[in-house]
Amino acid sequence: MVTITDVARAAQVSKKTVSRVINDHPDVADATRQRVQAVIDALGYQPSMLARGLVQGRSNTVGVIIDESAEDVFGYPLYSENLRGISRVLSRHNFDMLVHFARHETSYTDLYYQRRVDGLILMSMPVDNPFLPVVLGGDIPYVLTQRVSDHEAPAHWVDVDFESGAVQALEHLWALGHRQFAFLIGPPNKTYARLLLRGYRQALADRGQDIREDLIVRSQPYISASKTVVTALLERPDPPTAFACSDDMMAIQVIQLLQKLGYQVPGDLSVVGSDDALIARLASPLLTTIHQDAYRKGSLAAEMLLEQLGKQVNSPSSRQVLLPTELVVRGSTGPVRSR
Amino acid sequence: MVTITDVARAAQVSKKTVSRVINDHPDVADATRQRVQAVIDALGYQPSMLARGLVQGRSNTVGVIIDESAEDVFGYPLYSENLRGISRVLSRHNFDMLVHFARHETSYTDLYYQRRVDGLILMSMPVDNPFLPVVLGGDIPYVLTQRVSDHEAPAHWVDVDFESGAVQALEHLWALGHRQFAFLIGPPNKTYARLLLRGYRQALADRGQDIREDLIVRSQPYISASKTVVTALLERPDPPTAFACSDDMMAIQVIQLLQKLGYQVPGDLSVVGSDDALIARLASPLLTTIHQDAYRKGSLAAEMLLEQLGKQVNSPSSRQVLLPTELVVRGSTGPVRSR
DNA sequence: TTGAAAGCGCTAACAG
DNA sequence: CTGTTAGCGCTTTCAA
Repeated sequence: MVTITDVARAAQVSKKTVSRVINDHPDVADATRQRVQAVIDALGYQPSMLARGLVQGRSNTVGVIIDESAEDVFGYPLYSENLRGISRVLSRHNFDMLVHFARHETSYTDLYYQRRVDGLILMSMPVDNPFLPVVLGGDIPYVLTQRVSDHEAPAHWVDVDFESGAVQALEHLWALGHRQFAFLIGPPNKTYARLLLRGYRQALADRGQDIREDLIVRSQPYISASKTVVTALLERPDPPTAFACSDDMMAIQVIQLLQKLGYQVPGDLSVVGSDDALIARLASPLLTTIHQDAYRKGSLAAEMLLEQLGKQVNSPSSRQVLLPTELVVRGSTGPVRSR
Repeated sequence: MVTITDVARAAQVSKKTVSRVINDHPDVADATRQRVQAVIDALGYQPSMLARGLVQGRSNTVGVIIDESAEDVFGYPLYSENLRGISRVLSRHNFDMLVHFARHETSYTDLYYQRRVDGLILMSMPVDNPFLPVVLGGDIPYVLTQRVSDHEAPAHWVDVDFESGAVQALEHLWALGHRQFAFLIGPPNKTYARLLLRGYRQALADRGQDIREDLIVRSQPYISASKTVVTALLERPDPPTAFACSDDMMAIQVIQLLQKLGYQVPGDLSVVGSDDALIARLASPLLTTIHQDAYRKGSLAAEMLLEQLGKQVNSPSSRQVLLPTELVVRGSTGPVRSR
């Protein structure tokens, strides 16, 4: 492996001069620069980031931690989009990312202390992760891709405005004449599920209506309520005319269930999802859903982290960013059916 | 940041002795070891992999390259599973992974020369990637997660036996009485699509039947043929009674299309997918599909790479591994409908 | 069983 | 504009 010393010797200059050339330092005579560059090209020299990192005390590397307890979630396209967003921004700034799947019980600060990553992006970290306080209270640069409780010290995070998305979805359904709603919602310990439900609840309250607790059905992410449960919902007095689901997979399953039960979607019943995953644009009918920009969430997280590291980034600085959501109206919602 | 020097000073020993302790070197007196360890714990010392990597000439890091031209593919759950498999094995051996999204035109050998990763895992690298020969012909340890042409020098890869999966699927359909098959297949430049089709073609040939070229429909991954095309297929003389799709997303779209056209699946028509993604287990009807173990593919790739790096791994060594596929029979295939 | 010295490949500080 | 010296934090000789 060719080193800076090799280049210096071959170009008849000092190592420092070579260093200046590869770092685009201005104080180098053009002639020298060209000579050195020629040698660099000829020898195929590539500077070692390892050595550079050691002496500079930073590695130009960011650690991305994905909590393994989000394993059930990980098959989902949004994660990959987050990663792509992060990666794109980082590579623009000559950073690389060390991706780490963390078990709940292992400290992810090791990446910082051992690998000397310059900062951490914590993806989908559960709020009760035991090592979270260490990061939030320490001096490790970090960004969370999920908000943490408002009561804590102001943390760095990007998140998606699920509540607003839910409000938009309900407004849409309301305008279509729907008044009875069923909610198929992920488990309460998932923040997004809580927030969506809160949004729906608020939007209903604004219209003078209480959410009907008997029409809220909890299930695991991506797995909708069973046929039995859905049937039971529809047999209640004042049955729901619209189903709001906390992700697109659930929504699509519900649609299929309803179709199998002989209902038309959106003719008889309406369904909205959340996320706007690829599948929402492929299902039949096309899914009306709450769009979130997962790529942007990732790229923004990276930008926020780079800014903490003193880099100049495009977006204005802020400790906490709530990305907007937008209801995408497609084919799974329609006017309430007159009886 | 506390260094080995701090520990040495505090423990009244030389740096080398501390080094021996953290590397579990045998030649240390128990008393010394304990004293040093106590200091390490007290100070919270973590050795810098950067410094260690510099002196040892290896970084205990693996580069994982995901070709960006596979962008359309990346929303798909299998990728994430590959990554999880890689990560799990690596961390067991104290390796970390540097994940890099490579554009087609940028050389991914930079990771090796600049970041000094010890080896590369190339995910979904197109066979015509211009830098592939550099890796295959060079002395960089690597593993591909996709086979390359048999005519090349023997390369290191793990792949999935799509052909065998297709054969199994066709056998299953044949046994159910199906004789006319439509194939909704990804683009020809995708290896998996080629191999699936080859398997189907072979299985048909073994039964004395030629594949009907007019029943082969090409489309992009995850996007099935349109309603018009599917309708046209069904209006051909001797229409297909079964649809074989090259991924689960396509299969599910086709099922929905068929249902919308008034057909029962599997009552009137059968559909098989490929991959066994999460969605296959959630769709309605549950999808009969060709299962592949994406997690295993990742973990095996990591093991193969570590072995090249001289590590002791579980699996026996081999340059090329073809992981088995298995047809999972669920609800989307049934006996051909008697007319 | 332990330590001193040297050096991995690079850059920072300071001269010249 | 260029070079010298020193040193980042660790491991590797080689001696003691």
